[in-house]
Amino acid sequence: MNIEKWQCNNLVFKSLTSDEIQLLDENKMEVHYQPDEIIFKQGSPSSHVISFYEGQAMEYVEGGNNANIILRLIKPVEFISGAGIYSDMKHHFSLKAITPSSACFFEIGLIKELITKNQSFASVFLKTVHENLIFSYKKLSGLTCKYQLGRLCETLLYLAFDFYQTNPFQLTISKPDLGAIANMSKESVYRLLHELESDKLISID
Amino acid sequence: MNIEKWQCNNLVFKSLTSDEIQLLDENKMEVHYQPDEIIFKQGSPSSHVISFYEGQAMEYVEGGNNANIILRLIKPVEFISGAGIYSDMKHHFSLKAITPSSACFFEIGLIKELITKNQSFASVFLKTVHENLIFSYKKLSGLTCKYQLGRLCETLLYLAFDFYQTNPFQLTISKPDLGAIANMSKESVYRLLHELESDKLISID
DNA sequence: TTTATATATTGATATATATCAATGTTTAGT
DNA sequence: ACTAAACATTGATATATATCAATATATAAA
Repeated sequence: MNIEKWQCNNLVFKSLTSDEIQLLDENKMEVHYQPDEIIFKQGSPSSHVISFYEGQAMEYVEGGNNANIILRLIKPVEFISGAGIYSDMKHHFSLKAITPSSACFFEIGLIKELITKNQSFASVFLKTVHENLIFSYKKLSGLTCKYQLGRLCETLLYLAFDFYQTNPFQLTISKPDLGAIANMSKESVYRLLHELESDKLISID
Repeated sequence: MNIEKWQCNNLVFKSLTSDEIQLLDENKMEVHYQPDEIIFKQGSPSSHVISFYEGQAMEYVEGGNNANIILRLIKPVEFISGAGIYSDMKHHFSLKAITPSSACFFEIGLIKELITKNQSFASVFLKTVHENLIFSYKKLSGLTCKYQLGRLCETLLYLAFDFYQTNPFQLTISKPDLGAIANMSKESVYRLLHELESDKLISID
């Protein structure tokens, strides 16, 4: 595999020296996933961080009796570290492939060493963790303080401007998954999409 | 003020050398708050972190048209840094005093310097940020995947075992605030508390 | 003490939204 | 092409929960 692949265009890795990149490259584990295969499972031991460098995936929290909510969708290249890596060493969300995907695994010990040794890597790492925090606060207020129409529109805007970054976009997730992002039943998703289309606010092919 | 006050029993500050503590102490700004006064306001510039060392406060995210949800309650001594300190330098939640409270303000630049210079401080800082992340994921699934009775019970357990750390406890927040933690109307709080009392699951004085 | 104001309590009603059910439509396997 | 299975769509119904309203109680001010 081309060494460029797993670090391409990602700010976290850009902060590393070529020696450090080399070190990571020599100690990486490469894994390929089929759609719906789980990469991180909530509650399981968190021993590695990953560079998600190919495909699409979803990060979701499990709420019991199959009531999950999707935190965000992942596209290459994304550096993903579990939330438990500085405390209980467990995963606190699950990560699942949507399309055929690939990721490089790096030992947490190695990453923590880089954090202590490389100031700018530490800084970018801190930035991403804080951005995850900001994202989850936004999600929290969005899901609890808004009606479902607002939540669905927010989700469509997220897909167009953040995730797919094109408008119109080709949806790669199911309608039930749209519901899992906006916290509503799949039937509500159908109904509201139809409503938005009737009102000429969106068009669906 | 006794230098012990603002750092007492807090892991974050325990990781600092006495010189560093001294440095912070010499550069601190002490502020006292009356009940309901705002310490951090969501959206405002985030230039300082604080040691909340006296009183009680609440961290909440504003969801528009006065629909706030309370993230967590704060008691001494708590190190609180905004979520935007490594990106947009804004606050992403608000912090408000419940009882008469006091906090020490420290410049973010100074704190970031300590993070780069003191390895164990950096480590404890990373730990607290990650714990906030874990907390918000739990909150996210708790508020979206559970019925209100479950959410209220969860809240009561949080108050007894995490915040007040005594059972029974003396409630220092209003019933509407209980609703803002569990995401429900104050009327629902009254009704459900009454129900729990009728079922002899709790007793209220 | 009296009055006013905020808080607590409970019931009736309205509403957002899920669930259930029926049917239509596409996709995949034989 | 035919059948089966999965997915999509829409309507009817049920339910969780908010809102509104009325009253009661407690607290604070005059």
